Amino acid sequence: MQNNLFIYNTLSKKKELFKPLHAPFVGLYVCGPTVYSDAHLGHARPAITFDMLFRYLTHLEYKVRYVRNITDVGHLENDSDEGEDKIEKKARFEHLEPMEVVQKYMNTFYKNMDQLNTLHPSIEPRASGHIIEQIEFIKILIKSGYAYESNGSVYFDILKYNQKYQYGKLSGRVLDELISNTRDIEGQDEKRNSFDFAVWKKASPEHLMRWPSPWSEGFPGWHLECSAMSIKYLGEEFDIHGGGMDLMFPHHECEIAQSTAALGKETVHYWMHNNMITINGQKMARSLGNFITLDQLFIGDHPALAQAYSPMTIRFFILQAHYRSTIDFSNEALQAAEKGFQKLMKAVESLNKLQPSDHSTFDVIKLKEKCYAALDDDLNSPVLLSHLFEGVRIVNSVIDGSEKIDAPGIESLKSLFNTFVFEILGLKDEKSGKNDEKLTGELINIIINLRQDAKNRKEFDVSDKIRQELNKLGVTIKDRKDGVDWESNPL
RNA sequence: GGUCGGUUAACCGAGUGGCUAGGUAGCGGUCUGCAAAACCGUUUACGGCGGUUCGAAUCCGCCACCGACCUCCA
Repeated sequence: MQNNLFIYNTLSKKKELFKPLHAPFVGLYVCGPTVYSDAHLGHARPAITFDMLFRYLTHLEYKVRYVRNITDVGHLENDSDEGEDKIEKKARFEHLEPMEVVQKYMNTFYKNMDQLNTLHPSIEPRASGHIIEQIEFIKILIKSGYAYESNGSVYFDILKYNQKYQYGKLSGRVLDELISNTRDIEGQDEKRNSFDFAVWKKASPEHLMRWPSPWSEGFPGWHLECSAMSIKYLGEEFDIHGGGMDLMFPHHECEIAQSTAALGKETVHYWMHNNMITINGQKMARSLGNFITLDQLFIGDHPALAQAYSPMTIRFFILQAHYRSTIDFSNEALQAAEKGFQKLMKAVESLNKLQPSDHSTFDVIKLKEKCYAALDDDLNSPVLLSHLFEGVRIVNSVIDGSEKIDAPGIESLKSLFNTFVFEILGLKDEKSGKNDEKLTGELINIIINLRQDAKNRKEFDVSDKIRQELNKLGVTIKDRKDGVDWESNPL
């Protein structure tokens, strides 16, 4: 089991060679969504980024356990630790049980993720299903002196932690600066310090989601679930933890603090963070109200959308930028992605039409090596795509006659596209109705032959009309030097 | 205010101290009865000012602008 994969580790701020702890096994944990509303474009980014990582590691023959949580409790409106639970708030608004809210938006999240062709993680644990694990975790924290009870709630003692460890090392924060910058928020008398965070909250009388614990009827703090669940399923030390950059502070910082305090050692070896999707240069987020949901994108139902964009267009769009860069949403950019994606798919289709020569005028192996090199360089999908478009050019040039390829070359080119386009980048052809394809093809061939007869008789008005009518059905005629070709486009 | 990151041609978006990424759009050409597709070529790239260097868009400094985080957020 060898690899040459370099991953940018947020902790060291460097690209590091990926060395799994227990090859061939790899543990991957990614922060999933808080399910209180429809998934939006921003949610697609980590899903696709880490799906690509999951797929690539699997391709490298690692046995990957990919864990992605669903946050369905404990995520408060703000960090004063007095805010309302996001899910409860939605439940009141929609007159639903909190768990109905969770189920509803979890369902659409999964549906959208399927549409985007992301593979299901190996385990998708929910915070509400791991209350016992979280309570046990808190007990350890209290016992070791890193957490304290106050009026039925339990808080993590950051000053204590910072005496032995370094709080803020992931996000580059220094505790002294945090102290001076943290504003005072009302109702924090329970805490020793304003930046201490809750690991258990006593439920107020009107709070719906509550569980018994040694300290009070209440619920776990948001940051705790990821520590508890990642350790439960991946062990005290595991390879990769991923998530959005916006989670770096305080969420992942608190996670590190909890896990380190409880175990006395570093849990995560590689921290990976995807960047944000922006709209008009600003981060797309539910709290900013500038988001476009995935459902809206897929059907084109939003004032900012000039048209609908298919799931694979969205996937291609996201893969066209490196995961650590921001991508700005615009109709122009998405339309460009749509065209580019279709060009790629057409070339893949054309692979089956290639005629072998007795020699090749280019080196498929070299292209393949470049593709691997791109992925190995911190999952550089845009560079990988640029190499794949080199392959597209070759395919089209062979059809055009300006390049030659031999039979083994055709096979390795097919395998190359299959590996990188479908297996690793997780793209797929969106054309539907494969069943009727054969009949349709034969019918179209008959029509094309009739058109050819008309052309031979120079009855161009007839041949143009046939082409025009076929065009209306989405069938495009292409008169080539040596015969007629056609293709049908979706929609 | 603090910390961090960005500023690349019409748009999106990679990238390296010297060797035009790629996609989309536009323009010209090949092919074609015409068209489409494809192929070939092409268009004021590297925020500003200094510095290091034989050479910098790539390294350093200053400035400008934008953004992220410092509240919840993928």
